[in-house]
Parts: sequence; structure tokens; C-alpha cells
Amino acid sequence: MEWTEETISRLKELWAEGLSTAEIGRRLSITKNAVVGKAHRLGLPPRPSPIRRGVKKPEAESVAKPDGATAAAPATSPAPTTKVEAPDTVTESTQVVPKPAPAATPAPTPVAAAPAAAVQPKVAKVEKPAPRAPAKPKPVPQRISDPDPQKRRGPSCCWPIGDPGTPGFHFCGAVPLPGKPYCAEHAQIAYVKLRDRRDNVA
DNA sequence: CCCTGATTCGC
DNA sequence: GCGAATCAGG
Repeated sequence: MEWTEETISRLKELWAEGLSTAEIGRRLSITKNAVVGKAHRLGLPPRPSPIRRGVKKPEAESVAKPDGATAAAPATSPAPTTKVEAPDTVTESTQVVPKPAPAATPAPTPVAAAPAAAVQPKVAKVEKPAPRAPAKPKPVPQRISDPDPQKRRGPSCCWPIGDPGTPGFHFCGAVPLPGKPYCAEHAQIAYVKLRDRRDNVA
């Protein structure tokens, strides 16, 4: 495989759009392994993996030395969960991380999903059969009346401002368009027409 | 078995 | 650097 700037950028785009590695592979006429391998090498943001292979291999080291003394492991604390999370959520509003889903994802349901680092919030409309997550148009009737983002508890624009995990990160919070997760301003950006990309061999 | 993505390892 | 083979979870 010849990874030219062209193919690499194409890979990045498709990767950022959340397509499966296999799907990307199909589009580029390469195997998913090639896609994954390259993406990994490029340091592309890992997307939700079904597995967690992080478990280390048989490493001879963690043998807990019974010779006591100053054991580094405080067994007295069964729950030393040192969480380093809770960056700085905006207000008390239930913020959901917007995953620019294909087509329209109207449901403001808390989709607990962390966006892959700095995923470009662009909604792409793929014509190919989506592997999973079929669009489920479910118009949620909700009245928008209170224009104050700080007070209203209803739906709020979940356009991410800044990078998730960084201190300044927050969501737009403005009043979203009816049936849309974003406000008018960000909906424009979100629902940009995917530029024509008819491609490759077949 | 199908799907998925991650890592390993020979090339 | 590349990607098939392999692993591993859903």
C-alpha cells in the first residue's frame, strides 16, 4: 500500500467521521488491518473499541514481595479510586457529549459517549449502509420558551467548545433548534453538506 | 459465526 | 513502515 498524502488524508477523514475500520478499508480498497495499523501509527484518536487488550502480558515483576516492610500497596484502602476526571463541566446541566451522528440525532438523550479527542464536529451523510447505529428519527416534542441558557433546564446546544478534558471545555448551551441537538448557529456548522467524494475503484 | 478495533510481529 | 495474523470483546 502506498500511503500518499492523498490516501492518508482520506483515511483521516473517514476515521474522523466515525466509520468502522472495515468500512474505511472497503472505501480505500484496503483491508481493515491496514486501516487500523496505519491509523494507529499515525496516532489517530482511537475510537470506541469493543475490547480492551490493555491487560499486560506475563511480566515477571509484580510479584508482591511478602517481606512486608514498606509495602507500596496500601491494602487498607479497598477503594482508593483516584479519579482524575471531572474536568470542568459547565453548569449543573446534564451535558452530553455531542457525537456528530450521521443525519440527525434529535434525541437529547444523554448519549454517554466521549468524543474522540478533537473530532471535527461535522455530520456526514454516508450513502453506504451504516454498519451500526441506524438513524432513528424520533421527533421529541419539546417546547422552547426560556431563552436563557443559564436557567433553562430543557435541551441545550451540545456543541463542544474546546477540547473535552481540558479545563475550559464546555458546551454551547444555547437553545437548540427544534428537534436538533444544536443551536441555530452550530447547526449550520454541524449539518454541513459533505462535499462530494465519489471515489476510488470498485 | 458475525461484527468490531488493537496489538503483535515477520517482512 | 507496512499489514496479515492474531487476539479479544460484543
